[in-house]
Amino acid sequence: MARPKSGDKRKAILDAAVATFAVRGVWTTPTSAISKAAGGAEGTLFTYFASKELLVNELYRALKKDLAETMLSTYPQTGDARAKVRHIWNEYVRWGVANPEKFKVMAQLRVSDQVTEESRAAGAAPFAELERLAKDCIKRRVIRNYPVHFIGALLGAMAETAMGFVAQAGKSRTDYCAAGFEAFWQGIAMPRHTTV
Amino acid sequence: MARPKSGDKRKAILDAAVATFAVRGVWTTPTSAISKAAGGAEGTLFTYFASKELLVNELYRALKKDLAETMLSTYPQTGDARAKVRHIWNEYVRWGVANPEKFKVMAQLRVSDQVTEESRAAGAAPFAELERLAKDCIKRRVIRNYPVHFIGALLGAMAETAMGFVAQAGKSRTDYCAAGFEAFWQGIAMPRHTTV
Amino acid sequence: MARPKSGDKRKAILDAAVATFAVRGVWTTPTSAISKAAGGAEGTLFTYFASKELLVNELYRALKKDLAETMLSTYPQTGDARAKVRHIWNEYVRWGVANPEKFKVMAQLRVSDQVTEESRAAGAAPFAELERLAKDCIKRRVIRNYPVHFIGALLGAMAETAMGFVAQAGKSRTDYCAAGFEAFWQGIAMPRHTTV
Amino acid sequence: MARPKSGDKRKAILDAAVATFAVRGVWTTPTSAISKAAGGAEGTLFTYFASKELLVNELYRALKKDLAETMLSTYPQTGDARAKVRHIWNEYVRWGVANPEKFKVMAQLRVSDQVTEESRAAGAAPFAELERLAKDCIKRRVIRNYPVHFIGALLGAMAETAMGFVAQAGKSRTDYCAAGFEAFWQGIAMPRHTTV
DNA sequence: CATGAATGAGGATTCATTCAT
DNA sequence: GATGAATGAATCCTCATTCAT
Repeated sequence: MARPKSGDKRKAILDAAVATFAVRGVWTTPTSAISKAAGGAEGTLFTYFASKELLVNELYRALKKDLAETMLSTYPQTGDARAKVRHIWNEYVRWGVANPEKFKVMAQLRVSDQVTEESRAAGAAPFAELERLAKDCIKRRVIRNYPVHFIGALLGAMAETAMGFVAQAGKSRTDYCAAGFEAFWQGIAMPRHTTV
Repeated sequence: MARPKSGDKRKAILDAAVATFAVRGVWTTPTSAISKAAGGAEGTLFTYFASKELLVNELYRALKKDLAETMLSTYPQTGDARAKVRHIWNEYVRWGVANPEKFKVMAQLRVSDQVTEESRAAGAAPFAELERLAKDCIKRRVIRNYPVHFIGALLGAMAETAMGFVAQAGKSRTDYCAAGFEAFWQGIAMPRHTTV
Repeated sequence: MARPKSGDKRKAILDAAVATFAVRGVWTTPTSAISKAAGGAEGTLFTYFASKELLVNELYRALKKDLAETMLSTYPQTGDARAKVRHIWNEYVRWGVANPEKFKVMAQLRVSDQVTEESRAAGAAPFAELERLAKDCIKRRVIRNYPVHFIGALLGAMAETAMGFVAQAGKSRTDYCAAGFEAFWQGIAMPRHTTV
Repeated sequence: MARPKSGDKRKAILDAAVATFAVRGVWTTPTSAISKAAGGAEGTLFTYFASKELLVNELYRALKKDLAETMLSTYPQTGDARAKVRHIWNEYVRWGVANPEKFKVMAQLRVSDQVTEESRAAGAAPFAELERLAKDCIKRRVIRNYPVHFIGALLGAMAETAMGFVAQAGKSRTDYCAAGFEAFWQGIAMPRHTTV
């Protein structure tokens, strides 16, 4: 097989897409800009992604996978629920702060009509572990009995809010990561009858 | 007269923009589609908005203003803090559920690079009242001492999450509006030493 | 109605298409070449013809109509059958010789897959008169009892052959137009029992 | 060896070209489609034909040669002129009906600007025998004194017309092959002073 | 020599914007 | 001011051809 389709090139295009999308916006950057950023010819992009729309969908899945791997690779199988959730939260925020371009692009893709339902489903799959965690917490009456998807959505929305503040705050007095988590946890935690 | 151009036509274009943007995406609908939806000619759009980018920015401000008016027109000047916040929250969620197209378009504009900082500032202005409310709550130690913008952002993010669930849930068992508010309020409320 | 869609411009594009197609071939000339030849902008072509394929089909019909009008506008309603057929033949050949570009383009369109059945039917319609003529000749036993479409096709094929020779022969000894007609007429005429 | 490249592969490409050209049109099928149909790689085509244009020209010659061989391989060296011409005619029509794809492609190549004069001359060469036949007929006053090329062109045009009707007619009442020949022969035959 | 990824000029078409009516 | 045809730069994508493997 002559010059096999290279995973590196594919990755280069995906990376270039993130970089250019972050700067110029997903739907306002031409594929030629991506190709150029990837250091390849314009046509090459289309040997890896049949269309821009497909590239966008693949990118969505890749970003979700990337995030999931970050969040779950160091996931503590033991420990109390709050610590586990805190770990998730921390990794999420850390990922967003460490990868502002990816985060920005994800934010655009989340509200885009060209990301298909299939892609969204595929992107959500790696997070199944979190669902199990939430269900367990509910069963053990650690957190309130809300639908797990709602809880997940709240976590996402709040963590992303925190991310934004962490990113732009620099060395601020406020630890937005911790503050955000506190708000999240207090928000969903089962109210205790007594508090120390 | 200061504005010889018909305000009706201007509004028609803005409305048409919301409707078409919601269906086809802000950056993937041509101005011609907006004009057609507005029942006018292609060129007319440009006598009201010098460019598509300007139209988008104006739309952003208009949507923000619309939301603010909804939220604040019935704002209770008296009553306890929690009730005031609850009112804000309710109106926010109600607006989003009642205006899914506007909500969808706002979501896309929020993450768009084409919306300028000026527009964002202008859009935020009508919500100053909320800032005062938050500051007051903090001073009176009703809620935690977080930066008011952070609190506002959390409220926005969580209310929008709730909106989405309310919209798609139909007559579900879960009252996402109430649940979301509970999570938000518990999340930011000052922890009491004793709870009933 | 501001600047109405001009029949002139449409015709200019069609004419330019004939001229450029004749030189560069129907499927190897870009639409930009047509636009340039028509003296308009590239985009303008598409306000008159939604796609190149449509343009090609419209051109096919236009050429057929043009030919039919030439052939039939001076059609003698009286006179004997042979004279009528001769008139048709002459006008056909004359048209081809006088419009070598149109003829060349027609030849390419005839064998093209992108000319639809609808277009072919529409193109054939103006020639109905000829069919009547053929049927009459057959009924009156002037020509052989062949299916009229077959006779028409033979006439077309032979006249086009004659055309080509007339065009390239210049002032040759042979009158290909007359010779071709003789061959055609002898070929389909009912054989007589006696000949002068 | 003079031709290290496999003759089989070359033929496979030529055959694939006929098949794909017939379906998609000569100028609208990409070389990649030919390669795929030939069961080879895209690049391989170019080791056998330096360019698409060359391939097309080679194909033209090959088709002409194929036709000539069919028509002449069983050519009767003895017998009367009419029988000889009839044989030619029959084989021509038979070839066209038996090879609709080749016929269709030939029809497109005949009117193509990309087929060079050299190719046309080369394609015509194998038909020299026919020219001799025609000259002989003329000398012996069997047929009219028309230029032999004109007679050949008429035969071609008429036989191809017949082909088309035979092909699409199926088991029709009319024997288009015979009828066409009759028209051709009557058309060029020297008129007799008396007819039986 | 076969393979098929890489290349990049070129092509059909779109679309924001202009301007004649 | 309204209209919609005209404009042409810009876009996505194709495809003949090259070349690394």
